Amino acid sequence: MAKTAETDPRTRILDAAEDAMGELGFTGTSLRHIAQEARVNLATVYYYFGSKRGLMEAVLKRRFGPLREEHLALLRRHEAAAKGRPLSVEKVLEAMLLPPLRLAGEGPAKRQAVTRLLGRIVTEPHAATQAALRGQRAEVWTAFERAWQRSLPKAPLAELLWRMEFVWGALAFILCNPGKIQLETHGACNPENTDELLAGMIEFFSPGFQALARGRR
Amino acid sequence: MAKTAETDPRTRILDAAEDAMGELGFTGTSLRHIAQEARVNLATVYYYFGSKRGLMEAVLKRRFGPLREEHLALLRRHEAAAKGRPLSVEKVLEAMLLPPLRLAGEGPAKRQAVTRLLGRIVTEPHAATQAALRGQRAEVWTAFERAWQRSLPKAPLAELLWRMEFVWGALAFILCNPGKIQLETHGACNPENTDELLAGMIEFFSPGFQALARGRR
DNA sequence: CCAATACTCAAACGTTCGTTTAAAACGAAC
DNA sequence: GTTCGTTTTAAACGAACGTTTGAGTATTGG
Repeated sequence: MAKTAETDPRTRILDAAEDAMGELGFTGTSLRHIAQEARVNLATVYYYFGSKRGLMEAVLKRRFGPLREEHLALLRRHEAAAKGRPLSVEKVLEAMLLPPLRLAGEGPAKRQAVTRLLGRIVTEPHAATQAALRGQRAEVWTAFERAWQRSLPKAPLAELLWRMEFVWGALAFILCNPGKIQLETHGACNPENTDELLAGMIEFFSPGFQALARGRR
Repeated sequence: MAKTAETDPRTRILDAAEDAMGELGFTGTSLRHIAQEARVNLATVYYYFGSKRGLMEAVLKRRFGPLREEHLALLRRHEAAAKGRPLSVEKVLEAMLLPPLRLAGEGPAKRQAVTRLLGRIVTEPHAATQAALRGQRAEVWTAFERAWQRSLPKAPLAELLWRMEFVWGALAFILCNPGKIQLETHGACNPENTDELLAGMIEFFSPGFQALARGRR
């Protein structure tokens, strides 16, 4: 921990909130804990963010805004490079997985907190968190839905959507508990190695999507 | 809701706790809410379970005990049927996925609560929940680790473990937010249809594992 | 220099939390 | 019918929660 004291209070609060909410979830995190971690008076949190929910939304906005941009940009870039031809399964997968995986924040120390928060958010029980997230995710979701349909035009839609959910789920799980995975695999798997993880996921999921290329059912 | 008033208080508390914790997570659920839902005095919860943590452990034990048995039994059954030959990828996948998917509880009304809890638990931030679960999961995990190694002896271990995590992750995600998935896919995907979901998952993940059969790297 | 604005602070508000207590109600046994 | 262990109850405990307040201290613009 021990953040550098140089950043402004607002950013310190966001950092601390991101950190705590990634570790303890939304309901499990208290504003007092955040304030203390950010070396800020409790009322300061309210001065800048109005309420706990306001803080949470600001935390989400700060991370998921750029993430959404990256998602859409990467997809566009791949589609531009394909010059009208449908994207390969691997490219669509990469566009889905790379931005979250390398959402490393401003430095290596921040990485864990950010990715953990990202994974946590997707499985957060708290209704307000879910609602705050749905809007952000909807646009990216439909973009990828279209990309998959163009890439595998003969695949049944429901089958495609299911597999998208599976990929999101696996990703969220990995991001959610990097420590647990390392522990569970006796250190054989290291979620910090982004490149290898991305390659491994693409390699694993590609065949499952390829099987839909010729159209089933 | 409106549980039948006939069951004993202990069971009513467990049911209510399972329900609430599946919906709101561990920290998000209060004992008062559970007590009210179970039509029981607050102190009764303490009489039977000692503490909130004790209640949570009882909830986990009641569901994950039988689940572990089913996991191991199904694996044994498949291995017995294989008569010494290595299991097919599909069989191992089925042994992993079927028990959680059909953990439907005692009736269709209970199903959602149970599966939701199951998915929630895996991604629960709360440290105590994680700790209480680790013991339960460890035995099943190593059993499947061995099964996969026998099924794909030439596969690199790390690669195998990664893909196990991916499958668990996808499963947990599906179980965690059935409602969200149905909403997100405009109703095209229905997590309640266990058989179809199981078949779809096996079909999707099998090729990814098969690719490891000849050994990579 | 002063007024106005931006920010910080300690203290408190009311609520809800997990937990405990001690007495009442109950059921079976003698 | 009284005794004794089991179960249920209402009431309260202190602590922590999200939130508000009002006075304080910087900082800025005219």
